[in-house]
Amino acid sequence: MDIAEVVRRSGVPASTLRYYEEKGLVSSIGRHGLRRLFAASVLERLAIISVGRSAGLSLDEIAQMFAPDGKLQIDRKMLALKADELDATIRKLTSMRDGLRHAAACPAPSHMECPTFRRLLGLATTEMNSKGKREGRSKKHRVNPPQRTGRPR
Amino acid sequence: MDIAEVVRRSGVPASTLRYYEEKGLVSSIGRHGLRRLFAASVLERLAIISVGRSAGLSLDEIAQMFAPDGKLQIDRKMLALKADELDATIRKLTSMRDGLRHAAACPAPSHMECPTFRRLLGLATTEMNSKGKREGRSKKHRVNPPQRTGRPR
DNA sequence: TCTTGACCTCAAGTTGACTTGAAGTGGCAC
DNA sequence: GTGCCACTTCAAGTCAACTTGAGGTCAAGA
Repeated sequence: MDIAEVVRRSGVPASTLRYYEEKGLVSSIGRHGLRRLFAASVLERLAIISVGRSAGLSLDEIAQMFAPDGKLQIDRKMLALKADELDATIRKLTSMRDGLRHAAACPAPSHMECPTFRRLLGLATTEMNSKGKREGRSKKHRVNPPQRTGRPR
Repeated sequence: MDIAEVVRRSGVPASTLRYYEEKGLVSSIGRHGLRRLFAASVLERLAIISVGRSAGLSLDEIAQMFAPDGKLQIDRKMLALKADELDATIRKLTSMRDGLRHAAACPAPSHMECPTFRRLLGLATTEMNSKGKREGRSKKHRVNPPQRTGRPR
């Protein structure tokens, strides 16, 4: 497959494929002139990368899941750990969602007068303090990641 | 309160406070010499900012929640919308977590032979394709945000 | 043979939310 | 009065994961 076909079948942009190759996340099996040739298995690899990213792994972490021989070599402990992390995130987001939902429906004239909203603030403050003291920054979800990038025209 | 006290009581670093002031998210009520003086209400403000960040709002979005007079002016529709977004994220993370959890416990010798794991990959691929086609990049959670920053020593 | 245009490389740009360092100011304890 | 040190400003750095543009190569169709 040439790069255009991989793009077509995976939805991953060519620039990203080249970037992933440079990072060692995928590899081409040869060239046709200058042009990269990819094995069909690259699609599976891209799927794994996509899952990993969704689960919150960095590209470097994902790279570690591939044994030097190219085979998948995922530590089951690591998976369980990641699942636990996701669980914590889910719990947090859930209480956040419930708080927002309530605040949206709350009849209090101003949000500051709504006890549920104030409780939300309390939560944030608590977290702020326990976090700030000695643990340093903890892993956190980020919603709204940076969007379009690139050099200006 | 001087900046050190705000830091102590909120856990937010001084550099962040100055940055927030520059962005118009908080304001000092005056100076004592060069030094900023903050009203106690800045703590509440910081709590709101923290909640907003946790819910996935950008600093710019948070800034819009404050009316020009400094009062909180949150659109209830916006809150509901954000809650819905969180909901979608939660659903996705949940299926991700379940998949990881299964893969971690799965007795198949290699993950590629585990049907649940393969189903996970299928999900990712599907999403990849539907996303790539015409919608462009969609808002996505990001786990593992960039960590420590700053100029090197 | 010529043209086209898909592909290539490489350096540099982008995003958001901060942090860092250097260099300067000035309040206050002594 | 003087020294310390917390505070200030400002420009520039950091992070990850890409994207972009310029400038070049070359396979294949006309």
